[in-house]
Amino acid sequence: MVAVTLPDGSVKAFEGVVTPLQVAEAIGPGLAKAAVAAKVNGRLVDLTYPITEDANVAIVTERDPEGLEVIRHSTAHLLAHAVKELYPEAQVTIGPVIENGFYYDFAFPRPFTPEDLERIEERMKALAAQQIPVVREEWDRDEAIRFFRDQGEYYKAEIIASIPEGETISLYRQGNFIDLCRGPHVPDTGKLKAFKLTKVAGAYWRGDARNEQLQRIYGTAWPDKKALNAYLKQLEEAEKRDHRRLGVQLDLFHFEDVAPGSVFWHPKGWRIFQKLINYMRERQLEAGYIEINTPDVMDRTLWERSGHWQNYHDHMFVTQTEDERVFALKPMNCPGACTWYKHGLHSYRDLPLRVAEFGKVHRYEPSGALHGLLRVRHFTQDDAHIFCTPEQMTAECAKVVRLILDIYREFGFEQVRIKLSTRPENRIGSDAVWDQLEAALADAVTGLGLEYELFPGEGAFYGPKLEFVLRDAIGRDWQCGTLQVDMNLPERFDIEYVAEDNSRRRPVMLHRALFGSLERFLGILIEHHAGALPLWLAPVQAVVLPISERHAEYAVSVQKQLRAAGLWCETDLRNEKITYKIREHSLQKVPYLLVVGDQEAASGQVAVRARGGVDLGAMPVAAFLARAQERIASRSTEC
RNA sequence: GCCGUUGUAGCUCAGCUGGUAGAGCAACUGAUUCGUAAUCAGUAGGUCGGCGGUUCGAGUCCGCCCAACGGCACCA
Repeated sequence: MVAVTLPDGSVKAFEGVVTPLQVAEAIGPGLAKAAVAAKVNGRLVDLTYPITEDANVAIVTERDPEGLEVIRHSTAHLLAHAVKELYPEAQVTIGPVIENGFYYDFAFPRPFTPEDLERIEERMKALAAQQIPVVREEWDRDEAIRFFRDQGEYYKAEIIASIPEGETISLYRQGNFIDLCRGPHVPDTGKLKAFKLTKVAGAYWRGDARNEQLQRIYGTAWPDKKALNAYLKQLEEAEKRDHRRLGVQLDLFHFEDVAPGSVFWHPKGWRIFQKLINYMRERQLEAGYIEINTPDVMDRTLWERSGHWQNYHDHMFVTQTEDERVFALKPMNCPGACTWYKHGLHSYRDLPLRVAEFGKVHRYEPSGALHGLLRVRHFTQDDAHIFCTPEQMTAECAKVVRLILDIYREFGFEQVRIKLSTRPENRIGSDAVWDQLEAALADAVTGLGLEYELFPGEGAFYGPKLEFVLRDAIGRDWQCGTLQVDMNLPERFDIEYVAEDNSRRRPVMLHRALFGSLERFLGILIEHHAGALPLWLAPVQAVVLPISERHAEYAVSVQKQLRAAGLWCETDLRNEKITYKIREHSLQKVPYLLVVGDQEAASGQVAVRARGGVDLGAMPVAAFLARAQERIASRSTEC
């Protein structure tokens, strides 16, 4: 007798050994059909897992998040199965589940083409239709290694060899395909009903660029066709808000072959850019910062002193002048800030010294890394360096974190991932100091009731860091803000302050950026709002549209009034129908369209059409202005 | 940097197996003077990403380079 306790607390008794599938069947045929795996005493197992004694059992269906993972994992196996049938010389490696799908890496003498992908997908569908049972087998470790070696599957053999002694080696067999896997898997391939291969890419074996490159095939998988289509639709929608596409459509910026990774800002894009700077400048002044500006091009000796010449040379733009001096374009602002600090004498009374700089930095990023505004070679940081005493550090960190999150909130980013990167293997400074610095950063986050993700060993050699991560339209994460503690530069530049007892002491130096890169932040903003920026950020806030030529004069007078009041307003005096103008400026996502005809001209009014086709009716110019100004002042997202 | 894909007019794209480039939108000109998402007609516009090669002949085939796109690696 085996007593099975179900999630609702009810107990079912079975004669002898029972499987989760039998349990599901005992509950109902619908559940048995939807089942893909099960949880026995909290452990995820196959539906064929033998339950030999009393246990808590939960059936996992395709609707459960864990069930979906099983489906995706099994689909990865199906992919490998199809590839091995079509291209027996391909070697299998690994095939994990990722967000929205899976991938599988193969060693194959040539790259897979898009045509190969179609063939593979067809074969996968055929294999799924055959409803091939997926069976778990437990193997002896050495036997498994020998088995895969004999099959010419050297990568697989290597993976098994790296599994610690004593762990069970489980293989899954479906038809003539057999693969190492922890499982669990769906009971048969017929459960895999909605999948699509999406892309091929090169990927390095074990993620190391020094290793050989494998062929990675990506796919997505869902419980049913409907969910798959919904996902594909969502991808399409995300593409529409891609900032690179909107940047061109809204005439904000563009790129040129002559300057890969560097932005040509158009007037409208540049206005937004300036608004961001103005905003940040205001917030920083409020928060007790001062602002400096240091040179873009500085002598090699400075970079040798900072260590960049030795450690960052590959990423630096270097230039030589007629007099044979070697200069470098700054990749970071900190050496400039240190040089500024060192220029005068600083008292402990002056600390903390919060020194901001909107620094343009140049970094020679690898060509394959470039990505619109989100990864460029030439960008502007809202950088600042805080020089303080060790005692002040914790409080300063907390202030920075609070400021960052407050500002993100004001831009509509409520959910921000925070990463804490701690001491790497190669580092300077004692463990005691690292303890203190890491604690200061961690406390700054937890003190605000927030959580962080820990990335052990990912910190810089000179200190730990916090990173603030926002997500783009198609789910890619981008680091924006950062807060780093630096034990290196104060030393290298030998900077100091005069303490109370007249001794010279070394200040702590914090690096921080809130937007991070203005280019990147603006790119994310564009995607976040799908190009329809809130009124206060919109590069064109209103356009006056005269119905016909005889209203042009009045339209211009309205524009002048609004401009004088600080609103960026334009007129469209072209000889076009009003519907045409409305369409065009709607597509440009202008917050307010002000239609003026005989009635408005006669009464000193404007007929206001707010973004999204909302008709606010006719109102006096002053009333419209008051409305707009109120929304600008409150940084409202509504028009 | 590595793997793959792509590169034709300002934009979006067509151009079969090699025979000397085409559409829509935009622009310009003219007509229309219009009340909330595209008025009509006409005109002009391209060294087909760059360089080299094969060929009687290359947008089309081959090689190298550049850039973009999707990944990987990178992002002290």
